[in-house]
Amino acid sequence: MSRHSTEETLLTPSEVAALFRVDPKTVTRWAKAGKLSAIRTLGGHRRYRESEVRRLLDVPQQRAV
Amino acid sequence: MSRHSTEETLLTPSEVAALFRVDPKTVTRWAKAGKLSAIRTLGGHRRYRESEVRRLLDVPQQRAV
DNA sequence: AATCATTCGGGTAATTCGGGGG
DNA sequence: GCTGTCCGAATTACCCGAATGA
Repeated sequence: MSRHSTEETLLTPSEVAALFRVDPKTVTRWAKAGKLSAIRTLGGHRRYRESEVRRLLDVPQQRAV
Repeated sequence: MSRHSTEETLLTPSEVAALFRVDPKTVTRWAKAGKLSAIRTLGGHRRYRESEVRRLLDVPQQRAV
């Protein structure tokens, strides 16, 4: 359908943190480390793709070489 | 096509807000801050250019420098 | 004309950012 | 190496009543 990655449902840092049961700051570190892609608001806040988060949640132990 | 030189799809504040996963009020602040150009209805409501919004969304990682 | 959702405005909480240190 | 916490500053979210849009 859409080639745009922007047509994606986005999650806030706290929402992702709640799903993983970690601190929102930890999610930020994942984004900085490139383990999780982030879209920025015009104010610099991060938003995360729900599909990507769910995929990571579903895969028990995925190791990024 | 169109008889207009620049046929542009306009988005409402809530539509833009949904794409960025922010509050519509936040989009208004972006417009006030000049981060996003806005077209005004005759009643004063803002409309945003879809192409501009998509361009901003597709920016992978914008750094706050 | 009248309804209903949205978008004005402003003002005030809550969240997030970044860096740094445990 | 990874995570949780402290700090100040910036950004965003929710509150209201009134006006606009459809």
